[in-house]
Amino acid sequence: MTLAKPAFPAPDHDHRRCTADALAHAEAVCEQRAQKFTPIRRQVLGALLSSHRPLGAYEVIDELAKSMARPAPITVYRALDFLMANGLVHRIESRNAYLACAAHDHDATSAVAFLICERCGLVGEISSASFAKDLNAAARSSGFAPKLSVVEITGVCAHCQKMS
Amino acid sequence: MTLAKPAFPAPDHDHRRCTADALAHAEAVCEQRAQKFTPIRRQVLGALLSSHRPLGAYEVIDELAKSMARPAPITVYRALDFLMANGLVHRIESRNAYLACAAHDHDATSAVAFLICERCGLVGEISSASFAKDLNAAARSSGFAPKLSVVEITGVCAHCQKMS
DNA sequence: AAATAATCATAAGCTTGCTTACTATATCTT
DNA sequence: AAGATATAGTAAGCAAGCTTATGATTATTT
Ligand SMILES: [Zn+2]
Ligand SMILES: [Zn+2]
Ligand SMILES: [Zn+2]
Ligand SMILES: [Zn+2]
Repeated sequence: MTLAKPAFPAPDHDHRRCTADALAHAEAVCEQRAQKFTPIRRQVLGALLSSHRPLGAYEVIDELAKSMARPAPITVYRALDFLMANGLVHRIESRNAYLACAAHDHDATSAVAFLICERCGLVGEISSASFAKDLNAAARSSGFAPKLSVVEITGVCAHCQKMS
Repeated sequence: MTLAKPAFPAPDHDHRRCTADALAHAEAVCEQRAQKFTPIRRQVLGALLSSHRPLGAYEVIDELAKSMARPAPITVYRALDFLMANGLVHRIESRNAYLACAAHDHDATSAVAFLICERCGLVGEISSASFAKDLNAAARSSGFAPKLSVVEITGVCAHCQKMS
């Protein structure tokens, strides 16, 4: 197993379906784990799913405010924490922002790398076991015991390259 | 070329020398590029060099305040920008913090990975061309043109492992 | 010497990210 | 029905990160 998915959101993909799938997946995960997929949690995930761009917490609040009473920061942070704990949302460290997981199948052994397009802002995920191994090997070669890896690659996506 | 340097700061290394070397290197780089290594810039770099821990901008200010009139944020940010632009300081994205570069020799083709010890807070750099290749290859396989890679690995350093 | 450019200081302020504390619901258990 | 647990709302606040604006120094160029 090297690459899992299309990796980068194509500009013309069926995003309705993409969103629906993600919500269905979230529901399934929560049910399986006997966790509650409450309205707020659903709405926060929904807000993140509205694009493949990472949103800051306050952007999430703004997004939600469009369709409900403006939620307080704490409300959103609680939902984000829940969603992250259940692997439904990733935090993009280099942006202090949050991204709905689009891969749905991170196995424990493979690290996730994010591809961040500096033109359009879209973010793709590549989940590769092979480079996770390399990365960990490199770390261990200096006696370091790696736990969590943050890999965020900025560049230009295929679509934006054509546009230039 | 696989690994360049000791990678992780040994607990008993000659840190005086370590600091002096870094300052000398900074001076050389600036001279070579016809850039001015002004007092503030030197002091900010000095503050970062006081440990192998990344410091937030306000921690830098606190550090400087010990030996001079407390600088304003803007002053420190300007210096940090300069130092980063010249490759003398790295930004640790997952911490919103800044780290004096300890490697002095990043060639353009190799990505830098940071090893962040969650016990002692020290940060090491490994600059490996081999995994940079892998990383870039993985990114390119989905049509993505990578530019800047952020690789930050949290874990436990060799020294802290012995301590447990 | 005058003009230009780079650097720095002063002052103020804004935004974001996140927390603490307390209360109110809802959900589940007994 | 009563109690325990999980979740969410309300209110307030704090700290960090970073910026804008403006004027003063200092260096470089002409
Ligand atoms: Zn989509
Ligand atoms: Zn793009
Ligand atoms: Zn040292
Ligand atoms: Zn350590």
